[in-house]
Amino acid sequence: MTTDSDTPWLTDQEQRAWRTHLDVSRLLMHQLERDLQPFGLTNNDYEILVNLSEAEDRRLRMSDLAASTLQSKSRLSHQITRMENAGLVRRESCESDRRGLYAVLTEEGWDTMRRVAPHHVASVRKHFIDLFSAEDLQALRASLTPVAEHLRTERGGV
Amino acid sequence: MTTDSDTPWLTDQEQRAWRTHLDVSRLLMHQLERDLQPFGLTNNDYEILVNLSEAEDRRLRMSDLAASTLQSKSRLSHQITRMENAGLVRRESCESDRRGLYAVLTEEGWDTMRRVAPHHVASVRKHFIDLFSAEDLQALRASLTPVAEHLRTERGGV
DNA sequence: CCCATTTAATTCAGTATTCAACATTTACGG
DNA sequence: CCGTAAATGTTGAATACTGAATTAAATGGG
Repeated sequence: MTTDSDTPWLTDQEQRAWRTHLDVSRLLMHQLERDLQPFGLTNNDYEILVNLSEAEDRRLRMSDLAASTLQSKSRLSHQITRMENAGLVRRESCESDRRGLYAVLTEEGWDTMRRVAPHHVASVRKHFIDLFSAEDLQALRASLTPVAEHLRTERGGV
Repeated sequence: MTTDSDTPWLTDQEQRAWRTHLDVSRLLMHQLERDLQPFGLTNNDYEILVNLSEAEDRRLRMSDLAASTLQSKSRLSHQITRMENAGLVRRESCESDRRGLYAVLTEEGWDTMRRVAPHHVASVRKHFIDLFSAEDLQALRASLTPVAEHLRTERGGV
């Protein structure tokens, strides 16, 4: 891991930044979850719907879907099973690689997506986006991007 | 909820900022969790330890602990039960209000905290804090603070 | 004082997540 | 080619989370 002995403790500024980030993450997820509840969807459901509806033919390989939603394969498998039971997606086998499966958006899944998306966007605006100035949002993205990159390499590479 | 019909979709900039924030949140939590694993702690465990060790007499009422860690009472109750079994905390009844309970840090909990904290701080630095310039970190905190406040009122008030 | 409310915390049942074990198919080195 | 290794997904058991119902104690208006 890291050499601990000479790692300086967080300053007051750093402490505050860190805790604020933590709080925002958690509160935000909770709020979005609450706003999706009336539509019978969870954040996870919604994210799957987004990814599939943006994909070629509204379908993705399980692995790719797991990667792009940052979940384990196991978790995704359970998740897709639930959504399959709910009629939002279905599994389809893959010609070129007989180990593989596609998760495919059903008509119902697509309709659900189109119906819910505007509300979700409104929710994201209300609780996040619209609370920043354009400049702040730009700055936020700029400073967060290297962090995301760092974490992605940390994750795969090592 | 919100009037949906006239909510503009997210622009490209907004979209990117939003997704980057999401990715950072998730990847970061995963990474911190991984870094805590060798010590047999989860993020949730660690957060409880932090809160208790900073508190008067290293103890907090269940309600207060739930509030400051932003969890439901139910979840906290389970969490404390687990940590009690692990010997990190214990429950103590409250004199002034016989409905109430304190969660109290044990010696072992305190020792664990002192042992693990440096590593955790190193982890937070490595994967978050040290990836920003001082100015960016300050800007981050400044722009995130109103969001946290908004979400907190949204949560309790309504 | 008494009863209806509110507050503190837990419990229970249903659901979701994790982690390891497994089956199957593909890739590749010799 | 063969056989071992790697990749794709699923499953099952253990663990954790959620939301509603429950117990118990405090509060407060009439």
